[in-house]
Amino acid sequence: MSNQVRLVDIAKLAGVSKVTVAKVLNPSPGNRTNVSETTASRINQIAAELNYRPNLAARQLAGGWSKMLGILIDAGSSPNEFQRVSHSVRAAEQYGYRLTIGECHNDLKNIRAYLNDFASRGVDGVIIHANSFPSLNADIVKTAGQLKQVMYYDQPICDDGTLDFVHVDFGGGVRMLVEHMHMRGRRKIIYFAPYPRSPYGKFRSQSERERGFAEGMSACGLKFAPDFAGRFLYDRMPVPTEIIKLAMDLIRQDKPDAIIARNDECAAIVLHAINKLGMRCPDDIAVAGYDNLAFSEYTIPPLTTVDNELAELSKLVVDNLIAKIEKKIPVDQPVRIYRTPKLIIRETT
Amino acid sequence: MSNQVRLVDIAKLAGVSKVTVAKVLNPSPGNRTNVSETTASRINQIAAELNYRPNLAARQLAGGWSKMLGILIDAGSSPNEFQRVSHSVRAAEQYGYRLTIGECHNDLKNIRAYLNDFASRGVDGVIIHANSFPSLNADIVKTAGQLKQVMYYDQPICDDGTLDFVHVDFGGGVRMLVEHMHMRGRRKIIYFAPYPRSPYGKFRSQSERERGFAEGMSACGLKFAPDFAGRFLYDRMPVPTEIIKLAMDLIRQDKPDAIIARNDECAAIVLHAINKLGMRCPDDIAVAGYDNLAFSEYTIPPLTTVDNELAELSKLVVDNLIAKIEKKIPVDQPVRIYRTPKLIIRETT
DNA sequence: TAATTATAACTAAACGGTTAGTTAACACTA
DNA sequence: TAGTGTTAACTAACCGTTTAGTTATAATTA
Repeated sequence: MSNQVRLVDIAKLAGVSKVTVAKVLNPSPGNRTNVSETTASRINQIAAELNYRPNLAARQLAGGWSKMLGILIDAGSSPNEFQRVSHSVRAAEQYGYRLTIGECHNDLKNIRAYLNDFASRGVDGVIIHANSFPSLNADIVKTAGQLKQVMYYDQPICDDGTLDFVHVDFGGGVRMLVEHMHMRGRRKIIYFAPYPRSPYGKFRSQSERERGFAEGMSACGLKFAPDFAGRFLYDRMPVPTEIIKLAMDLIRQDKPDAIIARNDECAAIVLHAINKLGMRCPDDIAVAGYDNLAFSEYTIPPLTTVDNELAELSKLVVDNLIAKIEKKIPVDQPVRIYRTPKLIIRETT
Repeated sequence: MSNQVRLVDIAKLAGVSKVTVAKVLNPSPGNRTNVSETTASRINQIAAELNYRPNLAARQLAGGWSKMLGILIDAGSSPNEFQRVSHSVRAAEQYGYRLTIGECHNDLKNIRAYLNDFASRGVDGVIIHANSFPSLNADIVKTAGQLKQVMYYDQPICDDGTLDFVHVDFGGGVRMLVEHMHMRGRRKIIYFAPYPRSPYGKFRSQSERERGFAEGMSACGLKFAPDFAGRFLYDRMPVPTEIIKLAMDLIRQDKPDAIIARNDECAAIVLHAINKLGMRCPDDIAVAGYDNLAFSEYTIPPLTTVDNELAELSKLVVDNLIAKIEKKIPVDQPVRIYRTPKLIIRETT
């Protein structure tokens, strides 16, 4: 409602000045000093009776903090982008912070617009899903730098050593899959990743996964097609029917005994292709995905995959961001966290 | 940064008062009157040079509006809860509004806390995912009513005719599935919905789907087990392995030629069960889901389902909410929109 | 030419908090 | 008893906008 209860209203009823009321009702630490117990409880009671709600705009204007974080994402970049948001919301909630979403379709103009909006709104900090933006360049990072505090969710490609981030080791995840396949006796392992070619270059997670595959293969003493990295690059995101065909061709030509797909969706399509060719998984070909999406448990057969453990990851992001905002950790010292994902073994391998 | 450019800074450089600057830079309609073209362009130029960003907290405090919407959800209630959020964010963006998320795990205390927080933050309006909250009662709705403008995403159970909502016809969706099965020659159709029993009663979508099934069956002149509605109620959300077993038992006992599952996840599990029993879909049993989740295209075989068309639905929600906020439609006249979902026919039927 | 209207600016007062600096009363110490 | 410290309050100024009301000048009308 418009006729809100204000500090002065309570002050009048309690017979004190509004500053005294503010001291009691303001949660900021160490501010409750110098108010007598009796006055404080009287004020608290009146505030509860009137259902007082602080006007956060006023508080922000005077105090300079908003208890609000901005989060910059690209929903189209990954099916679990919102998992990250959801977990971040919950983590922030613990500290009394809220999140506002910027959804920017990987468009530079939108990214800038949202960063400006975040600044206008006076958010205390910003989370940027770095991996969603191959277009993220030094220029954007500088714009972002004008904000009070920025935390990158995954290490940005243009990191110069000064940025704060929490990164999940995509490469290590794929490497674990390769080693797992090797232990299961597979030798002709193929990495299947029909990516769109971005005008801005590869996604970081993309090149890291390829590197992880290469490392895993050579660690196991296996060979891999040297051109695998550029093999399936498309000018746009290929549609499922195209991917099915691609997968079928691949299986017929290369006759692999194991396929590691770029992600679970892709793996589901590979399962499809195997099925269509009258072959069986894992008997003829083992398959693995990446991401541990909700449906991966229900594929036929249930999919072996890698879980980034987004709940824990998001919590690290938010915890560290808020710690910096509230100066509980040194502000000038960059946060650089690498985290290992988890292998989920099911029935496709 | 803390040393922001302010209206007065621009005013000083332009040699005018800050009010004149505000008139030029404030986007509110009809406010640009009475400023000469030359002055306006000079101000605009200076503002651009200094990279002026309005302080929205100050604007909100003085102006009474925030260009911010709150959205109250329960991420656990549905795998596509965040689809709704994502589409709402995009729709709101068109009008220059932002969203802040309240994720409240269907807990009354959290719901109240978030509604209070929204009020404190002075959001211009609130979207409540009514279907996520079977616990949504008149009391909560009243609390919500203290907010400026509230739009329910799906009709709340406790609607008394005065609430604003945009509702998708779940019942009609299931009915379409029944009729589709009937046209395909199926006669022993079963509705498979292992729901958790909520202490607050059924989800609205749940009872509506059951009603839709019943209507569809009788419209086709088919019989259905009269106890179907209460047949699979659990004390908690059953885990996938339990559902597989349940589905296998069901198929063995009732020998249906078609199963309509409560949603796509459930349908994927039914496909699993059919597979395990050595039967084939759709040859032996046709299967359908509901929701058209991303993976439903990749199940084996691809799943027939119903699509709520969340993009369009979300747009209706946001469009109408903002129209009310900006008084472009009568404020005292409730918005009550029902929308029909879309049948997606694939290869399981 | 005097009166009226329109234009383009201005000043002052909110909006609801926070922060810094001040004061009165009282208790303790030297 | 004068000086010092502590407690619990207060007053004044400020945060960056918006809104309402006012004024000086120029253009139009009678």
